[in-house]
Amino acid sequence: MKNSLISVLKHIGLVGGVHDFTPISSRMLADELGISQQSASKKILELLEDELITRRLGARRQFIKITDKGLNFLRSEYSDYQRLFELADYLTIRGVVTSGLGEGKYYVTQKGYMDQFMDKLWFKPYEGTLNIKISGRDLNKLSLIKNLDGIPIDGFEDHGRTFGKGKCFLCDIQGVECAIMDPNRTHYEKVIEIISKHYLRNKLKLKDGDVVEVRIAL
Amino acid sequence: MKNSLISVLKHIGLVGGVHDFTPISSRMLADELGISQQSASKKILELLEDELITRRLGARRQFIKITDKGLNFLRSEYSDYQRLFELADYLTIRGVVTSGLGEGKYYVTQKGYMDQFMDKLWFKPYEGTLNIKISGRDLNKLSLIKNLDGIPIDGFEDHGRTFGKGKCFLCDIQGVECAIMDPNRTHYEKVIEIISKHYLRNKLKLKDGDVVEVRIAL
DNA sequence: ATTACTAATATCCGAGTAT
DNA sequence: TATACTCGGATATTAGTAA
Repeated sequence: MKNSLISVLKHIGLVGGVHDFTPISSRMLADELGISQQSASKKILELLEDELITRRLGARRQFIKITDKGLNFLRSEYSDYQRLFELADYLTIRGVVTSGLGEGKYYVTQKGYMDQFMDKLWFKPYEGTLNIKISGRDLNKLSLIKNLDGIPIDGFEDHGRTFGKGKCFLCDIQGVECAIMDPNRTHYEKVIEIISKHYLRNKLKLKDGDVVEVRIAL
Repeated sequence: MKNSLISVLKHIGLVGGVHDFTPISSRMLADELGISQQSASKKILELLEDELITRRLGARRQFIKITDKGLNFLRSEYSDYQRLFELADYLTIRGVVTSGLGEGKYYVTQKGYMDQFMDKLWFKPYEGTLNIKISGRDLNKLSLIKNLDGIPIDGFEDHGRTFGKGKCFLCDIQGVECAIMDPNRTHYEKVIEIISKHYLRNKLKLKDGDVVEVRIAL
């Protein structure tokens, strides 16, 4: 299907051709698209040829209607854009649920962090983290996260022990609100740690090896 | 903006260019779009020229990212499709509020009709109709309505007077539920009569001459 | 491997015009 | 008025290469 025909078909749809035979003269179409009457006429013939529109040709004017084939074509274009903006507005990382070493739990439960979570994320995390191991293509998205700003979590000292700074991203797993806690320590980590006010393994019935999608709002 | 560039830009978005610099070679792009490597290279240069993408050119490969301008462009395309499918799934008729002759009120308040409205539309109409005059391109949509089935309203007799059958369409005006009452009498009428449980002129602060959109679910 | 130039070719567009 | 044909100039695409 020729590229220039897509926009003509879209235009016909926008002026009413999705429903019913709509009066569309080649002159009108030409003016609206900024092309010549001759070219508009040609485009209409091409669309007819491809069976993307049908037409009732009267003495004075023609009536055009988009066919099911044409509408399907437009729907597939539409779904491309839906996918694209799902990509643009959210970042979805797929990974596998794994068991950590309890390290996450140790950090998350530190008062110095906990207070910041409540303050900045507006929820009190369950005292543990869900570890998700990322692999393959999604590793690129992980490195993308490393470069995004997110919600900064400050480092602090407690009883002479130093706790490093990090950052968080609000996200959801299967619609359940949560956040990625990304410590600044390493850039080569292939595991992300999720905190949530829920115990996610119970709430979402997750066990090691399950594949989950983490969707981050940008 | 050239037509063929739109689909190239969309494609770049779909393979990751919405977020970040993504490796896209002219060869890869060419194969995916079914054009020659040379043309793909040219398209990339044109997109750069129009500032719809930016690029980091490495020794072995280039990384491409869609600019804000490019993203805005794609968003406007997206909104065209949203409008189009809003049109496909709903029928929106625009018209001007006018004063009737009180005829609508006379009919609507007949018990023979009133009972059917409550039974079939699930609301008890306010005792009057809102008249909306249709003109221009929207007249075609009106004739479309004449051909749709809708919710049938039976005719009846009362005190020797005959009341004709008609049909209704559930719709909304600015989100307020209402229905179009279409009497079967004439096909050349340019006014539609709206019934609603509310007195719409008050509820929506309408006066004669105001333009309103009536949205019918198909 | 890349990207992208030049030159040849294919396609598109619109003025003039027929119907 | 319409739609739509022909045909020459404009534009787009690609093959052959260079860098």
